[in-house]
Amino acid sequence: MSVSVKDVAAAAAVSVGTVSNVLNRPDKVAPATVARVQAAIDRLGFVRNDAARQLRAGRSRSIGLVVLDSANPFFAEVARGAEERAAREGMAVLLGNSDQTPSRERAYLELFREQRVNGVLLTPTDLEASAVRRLADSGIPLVIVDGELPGGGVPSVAVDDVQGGMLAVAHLLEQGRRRIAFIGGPQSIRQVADRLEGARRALAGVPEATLEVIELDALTVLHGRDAGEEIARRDAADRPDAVFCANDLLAVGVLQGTAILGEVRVPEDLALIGYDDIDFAQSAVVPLSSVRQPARAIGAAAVELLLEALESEGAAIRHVRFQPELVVRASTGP
Amino acid sequence: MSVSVKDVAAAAAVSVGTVSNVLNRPDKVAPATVARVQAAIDRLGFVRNDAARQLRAGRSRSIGLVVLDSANPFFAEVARGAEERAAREGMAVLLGNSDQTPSRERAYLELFREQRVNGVLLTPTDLEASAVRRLADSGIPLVIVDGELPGGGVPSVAVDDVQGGMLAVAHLLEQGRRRIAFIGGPQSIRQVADRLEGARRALAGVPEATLEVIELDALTVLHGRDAGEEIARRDAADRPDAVFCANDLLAVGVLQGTAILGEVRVPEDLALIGYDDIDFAQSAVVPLSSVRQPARAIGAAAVELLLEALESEGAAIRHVRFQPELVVRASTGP
DNA sequence: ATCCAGCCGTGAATCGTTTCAAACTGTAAT
DNA sequence: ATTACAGTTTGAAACGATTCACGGCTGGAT
Repeated sequence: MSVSVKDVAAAAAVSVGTVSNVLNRPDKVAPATVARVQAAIDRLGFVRNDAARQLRAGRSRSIGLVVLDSANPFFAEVARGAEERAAREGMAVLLGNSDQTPSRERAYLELFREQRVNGVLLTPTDLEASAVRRLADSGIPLVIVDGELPGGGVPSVAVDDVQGGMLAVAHLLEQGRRRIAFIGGPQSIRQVADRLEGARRALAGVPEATLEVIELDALTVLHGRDAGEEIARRDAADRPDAVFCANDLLAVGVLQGTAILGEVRVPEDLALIGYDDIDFAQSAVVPLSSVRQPARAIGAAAVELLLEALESEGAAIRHVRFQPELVVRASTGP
Repeated sequence: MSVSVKDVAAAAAVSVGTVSNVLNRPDKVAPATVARVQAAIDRLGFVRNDAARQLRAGRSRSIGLVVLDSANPFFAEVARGAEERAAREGMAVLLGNSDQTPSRERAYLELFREQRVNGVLLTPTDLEASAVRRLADSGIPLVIVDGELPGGGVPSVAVDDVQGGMLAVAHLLEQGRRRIAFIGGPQSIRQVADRLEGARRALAGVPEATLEVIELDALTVLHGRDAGEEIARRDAADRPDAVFCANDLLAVGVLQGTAILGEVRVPEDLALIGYDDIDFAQSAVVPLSSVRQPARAIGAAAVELLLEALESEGAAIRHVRFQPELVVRASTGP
């Protein structure tokens, strides 16, 4: 059916061993022979069978990536960063979505193990789960993405969400705001909990400031819009003068929710800041202040850590921690 | 190192052939034996080596997907749809981004061939390229995504962009608009060209209506914003009364560009319609009318066609063509 | 009793590559 | 002439699963 090394060997009048050497260690083969074999390869259209290579050599050329939802702009960028970095090593990325469901996560991890991926990048659905730890111990290199396994032992790349929350609220306080509201999704999501914790810490130094926590079920534009409308309907006296949203989608929603009633102006009556700095933030009607996370760099770094782990078996476990960055735009402007 | 069928066979006191049968045709094995082997598998933590399976059996369990840019919301959704459908078959998706660069496209296709993927889903950078045709002839099943290879012969899933363009402009005309502008990226992108063609056709029946074409270099929010500002700066007499954008990102940009000067109101002075109906469209400040493309369904259908092609070698080549759907919101509202 | 038909299970051959010890070649040193 | 040696090339073993022709066994029909 398809052309194999054997065919190439015959065509070039050498042994299969030599063809393999041309493929993998051309410097060990006489230049004239390399040329002859190369010519045969081109002529026959030979394509190396990675399955056989993998079987014999042990190594594979793909890595698995499991995220919560690749359609979310943040994770889409993370995936993009991972893909780019992997491509530079000639590796491919297998993409899986867990949708926050442990069973789907498990299914993907199993599939990836069968495929003998070089390693797995995982945004775990549940960091406490011993399943993750077991996976890490099972021999397949693992890197935690956008999180950190309590107790260490597994390389990870994360952004300091507590710090990010502090940045956001400190900025609001600096603008003279004192009645702060935090709008966020289920607190079971670590990212949300950490950002709230950061907000609390920023407030610690300003006794006269207050924090209202508005908890939602999900981090979507529509949820944000509802929250925004609710705020806009309040008496001016009950209204916060600043809102920190757990992500940009929520913030965009709040922007719309308040705009609908038309009474609350951003930023005059209500300062608004989001999180992630997704592409759209800078292009919102009122350009949105936000806390930037280097999504692409996160993906690239995760691959980097994986490569390190592969390179030097049993070396020191590294944790990459990015610092979030405050991006000030009109929505909190003076 | 790792547990193989041989180990399982020994542990369960059967032959390797039987273990393989348990794995692949459990109905051909006595129930008691199945149970015994299954127990051994669980106890030893055996994970099937897909490379070996693939080598011997020929089939693989992954499919390749090459899109222009997976960070673009439309393609992110397409990828998501493909991933979901593939997962149901126990297959994994290898994700590649060509960034509209033929050389990157080629590199991925080569990598995927080496990996012996089951097939490739491709959004080609250049539909004319004979490279695509050669690929299709090279034995590896191919499905064109969001496009159609002129001359047929390759299964494809597409959306009728001409029809979509017609829908959009017909709607604008129906609203009484007569001075239409089309804003779009490089015409070399087939999707853009087709949508413009659709606009032209819709106008054919209304002699007194005019069409202005504003060509941009890319389909981004920022490009759209520039175009919007330019329009807003014009004298009212030179201004179009409706704009059809080649995608939603552009439309969002136009919305902002016109808002900045504050003189042109949407939809009163300017009706605005986009394309793709990305998630954000319904949540824009002025909710955006758009032409919906079923992105997820497109991805799923592509996998479907690939499965068909694998199933019935040499059967009829199918083309799935989705109909675009007009979504009317406030930006073109009465 | 004998035969036959189903079931089950066996084990060697096979897929296409990599790897490695051994063979070969030609040149330099003794 | 012999030995040493480095540079090349060879060929067979190995990786771990699937496949398939074949043999053993069981139980019912003749």
